[in-house]
Amino acid sequence: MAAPAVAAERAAELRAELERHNRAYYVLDAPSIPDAEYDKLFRELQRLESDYPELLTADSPTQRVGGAPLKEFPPRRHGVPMLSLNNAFEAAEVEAFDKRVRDGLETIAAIDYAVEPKFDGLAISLTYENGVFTCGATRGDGVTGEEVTPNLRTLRCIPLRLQGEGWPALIEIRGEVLMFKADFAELNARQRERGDKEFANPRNAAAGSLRQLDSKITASRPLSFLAYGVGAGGDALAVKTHSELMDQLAAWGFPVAVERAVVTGSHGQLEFFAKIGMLRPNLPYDIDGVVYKVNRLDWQARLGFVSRAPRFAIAHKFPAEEALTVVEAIDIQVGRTGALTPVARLAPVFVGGVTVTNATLHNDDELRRKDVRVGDTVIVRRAGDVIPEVVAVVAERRSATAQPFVMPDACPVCGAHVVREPGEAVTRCSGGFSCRAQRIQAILHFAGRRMMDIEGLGERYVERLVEFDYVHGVADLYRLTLADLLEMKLRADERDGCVPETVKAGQVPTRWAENLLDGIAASRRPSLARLLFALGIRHVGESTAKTLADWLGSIERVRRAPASLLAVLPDIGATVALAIADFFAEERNVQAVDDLLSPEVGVAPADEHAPRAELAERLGWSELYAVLGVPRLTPVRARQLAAVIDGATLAAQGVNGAALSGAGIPGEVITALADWLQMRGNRGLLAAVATRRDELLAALPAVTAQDATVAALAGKTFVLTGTLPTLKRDDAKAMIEAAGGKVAGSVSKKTDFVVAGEEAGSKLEKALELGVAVIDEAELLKLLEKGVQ
DNA sequence: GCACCTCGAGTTCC
DNA sequence: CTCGAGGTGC
Repeated sequence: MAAPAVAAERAAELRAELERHNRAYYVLDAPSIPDAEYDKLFRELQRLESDYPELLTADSPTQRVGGAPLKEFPPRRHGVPMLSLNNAFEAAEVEAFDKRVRDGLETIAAIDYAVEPKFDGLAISLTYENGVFTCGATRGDGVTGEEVTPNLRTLRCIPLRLQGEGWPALIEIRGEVLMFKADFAELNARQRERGDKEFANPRNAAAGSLRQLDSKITASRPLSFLAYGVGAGGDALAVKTHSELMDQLAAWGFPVAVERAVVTGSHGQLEFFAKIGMLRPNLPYDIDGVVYKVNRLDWQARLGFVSRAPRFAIAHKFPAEEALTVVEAIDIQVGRTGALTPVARLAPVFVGGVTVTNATLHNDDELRRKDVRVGDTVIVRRAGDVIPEVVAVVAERRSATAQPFVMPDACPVCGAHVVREPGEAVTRCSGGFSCRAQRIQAILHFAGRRMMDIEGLGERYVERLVEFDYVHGVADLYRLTLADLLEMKLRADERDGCVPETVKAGQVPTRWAENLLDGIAASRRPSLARLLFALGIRHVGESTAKTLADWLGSIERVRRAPASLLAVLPDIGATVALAIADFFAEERNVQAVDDLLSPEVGVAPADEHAPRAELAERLGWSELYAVLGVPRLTPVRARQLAAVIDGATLAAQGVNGAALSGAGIPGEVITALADWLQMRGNRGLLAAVATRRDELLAALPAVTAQDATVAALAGKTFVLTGTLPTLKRDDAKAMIEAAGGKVAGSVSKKTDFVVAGEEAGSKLEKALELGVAVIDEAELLKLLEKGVQ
């Protein structure tokens, strides 16, 4: 049944009124009607929307209660990256900032700055399309965040529809989600009553509440939002200064900091800093400093950015809170690479919002520089407000008997001797794979989220699996059975002397073990890049693994590639190349990888395909152009290009537009090629490939037996006839053969394809007669790339 | 050869 | 987050 017009009208009215009261309550902090009255209107709207579902809109206040739980947060790429700010801690640094700004603007006049407190919360971006809130995301790494729209919808102080007018079709509002101190105290009291875990500080509470997959939970948490800027769509606004922009945001219905102001020069900045410092204990929310931004937006644009931070803004941070505590012990941790890291075990101390019990001392040099000894009283702070750091030792409190700490000369776990390479800061255990700690860490790395992503395989289980010898290498994970896991648990419980209630009662819980086995089984098909990263090759992290996967395409090629080949790939130099080649030269590693890939264990990359390497292996310049990944440079165009110019010349002389267009290469390809050469590193890459092409092609391993069976044209017979538009006959023959196909001289019923060009003669007739498929050059190239379906 | 940037590795707490 | 090391451009 369609909604009557009166219902639609009433719903719109209710939405507007409820949002108005919301705004009065949450943004202006001045309730406009009694709660009971609000509830009545709210329920009326809910009823209307459930009677006539078509009346339900995304911006309806009823949507603030949360919806169905999500499985995960989808990633969201920010239109304009969310940058971080540079930090200043001292007045001198603030003065230096002001000077840099004036130098940059070539003026000696005092600069006006928009200033405001720096909220201690989570940076968020809110997208409004035609004034309606459509998408909200966390900052993430600044480029890509997580979409948490349903959660943000539940925040009453985030307008679901912009008030007033003047907004562009698309605008992205930026600000901070945080929890007021009073709300935090109340929430914790509630958590305590219910026996739930309390949060350490408002920031953690806000982060934990926002990152709930179930938005109903977020809806029950007292989160607030404060806007401080705009992202995409900002340049469409009429405002000329940051302070005007903030006024505009307030007019649209966003809460903004009431403490914001405009000050002049570094003197004004420091005055504001001092004032906010005094107010800090009485502010309703936590702040960790103040932010100064050049007020004029055109000047902001002129100053621009240095790598990841704007040149027109800076965060002036309050000094990190410090506390005194006692070093109870200094332990040595052994990492995945065998690195020995001294860690100070501290008497628990509350600092910067959390209780700190450990602090890394990094390495031998650092330890000696600070001369931390067991029993010392030390000053601890949270560096960058996250990682605890021992700042200094309180010398006068040191006992006369305290001994300097010395790095052990044997690994505390396996007893192997330790080495410190000259010029390196870290001390390493030489035990390698025979060191239990390194094995445990290697397996933990393997199972990690960005590697094989084995759900449920945490530190506890890995430690036990290795300790009780159920798992020696990573491949053993895939051989575990339910019985193994239950037996292991039993042995672990016995050793720890704790027998769970359920076991005493005669039951054996198996759910966890089943889940773990599921998690392990589900990890058998990683992407090649993840698998390479998971292997834990030195110097091969996420990004290098991706480079290897992109360029070499199969694990076979990676493990057989000589260092000289690897070193030509982008961002891989001699050190990294050697580390990779060395890894695969080690018998133990080769066996471990073979084991992992064996049919019995069944791990295999899901995406082994090597468009670049396969082409490069069998072909010359034209494909090298194509494999380099220049936009718009299709294989056909690349072949045309190769006929005119080789890579060495291109790298040395750049793009000669006139010559190329004379050779029939389209303008868009020339532009794309020129752009590509302009980009960081591309010219160097081309030059490197150019000078060493023959060496590289010779070094690339031949197509393996396995590859041959999956080759694009395996077992197919081709006959060539006529003149092809861009390929020479011999080239085409070589390409087909390299892809596993055969080229015959005459057409028969065994022929699979006839490739016909200009002036094709009797062979074409014969093909038509026998009903053999006839294709042209373009279709052949497609087959070469995609294979015969 | 130096300056700059990116990536890898280690670490903490919730 | 921070440090150090490796890679690359100038």
